[in-house]
Amino acid sequence: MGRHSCCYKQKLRKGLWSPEEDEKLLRHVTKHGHGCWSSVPKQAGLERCGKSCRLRWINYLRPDLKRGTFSQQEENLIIELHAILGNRWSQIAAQLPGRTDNEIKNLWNSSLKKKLRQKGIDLITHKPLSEVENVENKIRDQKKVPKELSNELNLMNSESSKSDGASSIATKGYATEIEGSTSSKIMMKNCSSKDFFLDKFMSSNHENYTNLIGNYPIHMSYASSIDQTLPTNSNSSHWCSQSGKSFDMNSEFISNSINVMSIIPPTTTTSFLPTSFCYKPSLPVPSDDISTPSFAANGSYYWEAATSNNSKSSNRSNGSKDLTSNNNSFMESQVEEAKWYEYLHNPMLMLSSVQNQSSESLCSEIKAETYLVPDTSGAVLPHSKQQQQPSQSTNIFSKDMHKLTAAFGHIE
DNA sequence: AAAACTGACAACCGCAGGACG
DNA sequence: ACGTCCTGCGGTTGTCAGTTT
Repeated sequence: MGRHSCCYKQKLRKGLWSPEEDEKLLRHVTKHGHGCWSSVPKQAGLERCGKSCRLRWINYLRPDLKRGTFSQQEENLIIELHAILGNRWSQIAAQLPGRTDNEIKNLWNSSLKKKLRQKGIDLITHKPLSEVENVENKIRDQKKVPKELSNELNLMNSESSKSDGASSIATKGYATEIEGSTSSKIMMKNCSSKDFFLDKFMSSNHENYTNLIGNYPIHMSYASSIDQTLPTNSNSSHWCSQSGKSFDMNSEFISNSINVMSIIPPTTTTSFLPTSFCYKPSLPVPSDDISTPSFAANGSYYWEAATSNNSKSSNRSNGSKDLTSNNNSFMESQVEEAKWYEYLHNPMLMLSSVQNQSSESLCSEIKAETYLVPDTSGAVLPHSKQQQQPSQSTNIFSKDMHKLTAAFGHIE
């Protein structure tokens, strides 16, 4: 591994962290907070660069981290989230309290990818590979698509075939230039359908979204047990079935005091142009859309907002507000929703909009961010590699605490 | 027993974007 | 508008322990 330029200049240490370094960093951050990371190493007496310290803290020393292997529920959730969010590891991690983006990324790359491949699931669309091919063929056959766009699609497809995983989805449409007839160039930033949808969803419904996540049950219908239920050559009806198992809310998630997160319904995971979704109050949207590929499931989805008044959720986002306390916001979001429904279900409209540059503002709307207030369990983690078994997180925490206490003594 | 392989994890790199002067 | 600093993110690679040959 190379060395940070800053590390090189200052001949700073790199590589694995020693327990002593961990102790220094832990003590410093616990006592003073990190403030400006670049100043942390000096203040903490470490020969590391601030970036390295930050990473170590975030990925290992942070007290709210949950250690141990991922439960089946967590894995399934990651798969579902990945289908929606792609390689947006930080956003996925935000839905899994106590897990870091690095952890999740590693899990995906080392384990989940293989599982999906073995099941014949496309890593980009999370649909059976056979269907992906069909859809791509359909897209190619779209004679109505303008020549310029057609070229772009071809380009995208070739790009897609090169890369592995959903990152290619995220890449599709990014910074794609369309040469208009007027020679003006329109930057389609973040305008792949998927990102288009995501950005819209995350931003226009941000307030509601942040309230929903973590507290409200959701109809999770697919891949609730991907290992057990999915045949290798599962067809679309199986994969996208609405009648799938519901998420087990009495799972280890709950017992571990983790906010079970809800997320976009499964059809959104299976289509570039997601079908409708709603949040409470229910906003059913017609499902007989004309553009959604045949594998898209019928029916609408409803975000069932619980009445739970969880302070964590209200703290999750700076701007989060109670669902019932902002009728204007809600009405606006409904209008927006209808508007987006049109967009999302009519690619040509979307294209037209892009060409009119009217969607540029939409595309460039705020990037989705969700904030999770860590579960302040107070657990702190030891340096040694973990060798924990599943469903032992409680023990893990107490063991870690013991180890830490033994290693570092009392931490203020 | 030792080399080769594998999986999981940790850490680094480079880039993007925001804040600030 | 520009440059600098800082932070965050995703991709990539190094390390290590366990397993297989």
